[in-house]
Amino acid sequence: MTASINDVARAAGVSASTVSRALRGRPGVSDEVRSQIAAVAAQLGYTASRSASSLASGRTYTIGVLVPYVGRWFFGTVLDAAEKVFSAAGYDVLLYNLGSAETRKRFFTRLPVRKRVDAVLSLLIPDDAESAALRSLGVPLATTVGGTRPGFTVVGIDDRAGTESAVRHLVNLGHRRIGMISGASGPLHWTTPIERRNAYLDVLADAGIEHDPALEADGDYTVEGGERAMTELLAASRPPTAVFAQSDEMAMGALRALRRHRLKVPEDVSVVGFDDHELADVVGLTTVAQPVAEQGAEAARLLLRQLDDPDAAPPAGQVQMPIRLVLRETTAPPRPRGPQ
Amino acid sequence: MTASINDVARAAGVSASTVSRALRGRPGVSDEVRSQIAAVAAQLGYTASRSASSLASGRTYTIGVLVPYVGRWFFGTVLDAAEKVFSAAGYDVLLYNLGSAETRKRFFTRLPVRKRVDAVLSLLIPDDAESAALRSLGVPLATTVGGTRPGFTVVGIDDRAGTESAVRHLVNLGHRRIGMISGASGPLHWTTPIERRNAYLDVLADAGIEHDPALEADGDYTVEGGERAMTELLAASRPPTAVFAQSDEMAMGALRALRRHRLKVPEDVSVVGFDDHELADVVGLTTVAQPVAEQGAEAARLLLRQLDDPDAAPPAGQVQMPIRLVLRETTAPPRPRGPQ
DNA sequence: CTGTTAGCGCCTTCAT
DNA sequence: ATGAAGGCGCTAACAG
Repeated sequence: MTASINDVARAAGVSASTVSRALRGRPGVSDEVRSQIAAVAAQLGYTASRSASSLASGRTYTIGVLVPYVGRWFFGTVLDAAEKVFSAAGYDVLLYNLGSAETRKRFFTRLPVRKRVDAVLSLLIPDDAESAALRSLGVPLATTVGGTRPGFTVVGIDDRAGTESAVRHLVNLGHRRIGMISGASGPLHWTTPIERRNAYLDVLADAGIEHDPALEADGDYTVEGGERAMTELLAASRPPTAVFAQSDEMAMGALRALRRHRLKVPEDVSVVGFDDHELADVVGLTTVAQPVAEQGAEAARLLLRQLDDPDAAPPAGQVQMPIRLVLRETTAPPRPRGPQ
Repeated sequence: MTASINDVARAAGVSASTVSRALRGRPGVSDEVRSQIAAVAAQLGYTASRSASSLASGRTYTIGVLVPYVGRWFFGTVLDAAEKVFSAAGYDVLLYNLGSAETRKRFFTRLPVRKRVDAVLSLLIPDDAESAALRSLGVPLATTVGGTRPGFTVVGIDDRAGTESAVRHLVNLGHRRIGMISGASGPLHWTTPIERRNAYLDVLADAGIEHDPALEADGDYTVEGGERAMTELLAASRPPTAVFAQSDEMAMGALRALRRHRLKVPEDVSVVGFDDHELADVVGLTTVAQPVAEQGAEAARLLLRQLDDPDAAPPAGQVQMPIRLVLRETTAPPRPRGPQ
């Protein structure tokens, strides 16, 4: 079997407490003894059992991360960045993939992270009951999605401003029939689609453009959904000359639909996305860039800070990250139209 | 504080042992008492402490998953699928993002998973010393990348066959100057690029095409690398009329480079990728499809099987998953050439 | 600076 | 079918 703390203590001729103190860099051990213990431990290949030390100390040195879809670029990127920050600080990451309603429900009723994590980073937006469940864990909480909520440190972007810059860009190019592909079919507590929609409506109103409900379609935040949504929009009696997609993945789906319909981008239809997906540049997509990895890293850092100093108040409101419109090749003025 | 097993025992008027047995579905508890205990536990919001039960039983119900880059589509997708299988079986996933040499080294020297996991799924290829370190954990091991290695259950694809189908496709279209973008710059124990290269060379030889070293470039498995590599190939005295990229991400980089050089795909240059990335279809990329999520799920299942029945021998050799060439729009016969 | 004494919360014999 | 005792490996007071 693997060596225990007592094996090390015996081999080093000291007590287990001293080994514990020495190995964790706590004061109260002479340098000589400390280095001696370190040598013995290394030689025996000793690593403290996390279970045992968690049980005794109450600290787990692990962070629970809740994700809706690990395979999706946005979440994978946030997770990647957050994990790096956590592991650099000596914390392990327990991953929970809660994409399906069933998995999600089981997670929140059984709450397997109870007594298992020192903090939770949620990349999904908990509803009120779920938030309460998380708060009942009594550990620091953070999220990189959705709006402010009690008990959570939230890192995010200004969805309104991002959307406005995208839609304004289309308006400025001269478009009047501007469609939107949203991702509204998810759970209601997911406010991002709503904020983006409101911003879209506001810009249209501002520009004196009447809103046409036939120019909105749901793309479910997936490539396939985006393709379906674009196909729907094209079937309208007066199809849009430009489309704002609430995510790059949906925008790419839209591009595919347009190509299948033999429509040219941007000559026939302009497309703007949201996120600046790693492949947006490959397809030349104009989009609203947000610092995805940075949001994960920042949320992780804020959580660690609260762990280091439990008295420090978590940042109030939302920590806002910068966004910017990246102009590429999928947007242009509308085709000149005949007399109307 | 949260309820402990003794709180439940007291509230139910039984002993802690009985609560333990009842909640874990072990025999020796009358149905009546069992359901009574379940009710009390639910009412108290009791969940057993994982640390305590691991310590007492030696089982952790946790799987360690090692990943080089969570944000990369391939790994994110494998991880996503594996996590679903594990969590459905009641296991938690501890994620280790070992992209940098430094992180990786620290992981294998400190081995933080020791005494913390019941099994390990590695999505990176451990070298001999690293494999030995993992074996020393004394738990089942599996991987979805690289070749067969002692002590590991390996799920993968036939890289040779996949590459052959891609390169043969180009040969059959009439191409003679076929370039390759590889991902060879990684660590040496990463055999995939080598296998694919050998298969590429074999197909050329078979077709009586002389190999031109100027037609090979390293794309580092990234979009940017693929773009650089393609740019390099185009600078050759006699550039290729077709290119096989060892991954879709590099192929997409190549497409971007070609677009920047105002070359038409497939008219001027044909491109084939490898993976069938979720966005390959969006850009119309011809590619070798492999069941990525399925590989993660299958590896997870095989691990669980070994956990259920420790006596069962792990599958010998490699569990091979099917591949197939997906024809899309980036490949065509070469332009007819003048007399030569 | 170092050792001793108690648990942390649960599971596992062994009794009954 | 149930309860009592012991211990998993470590950390946290408390003594010296």
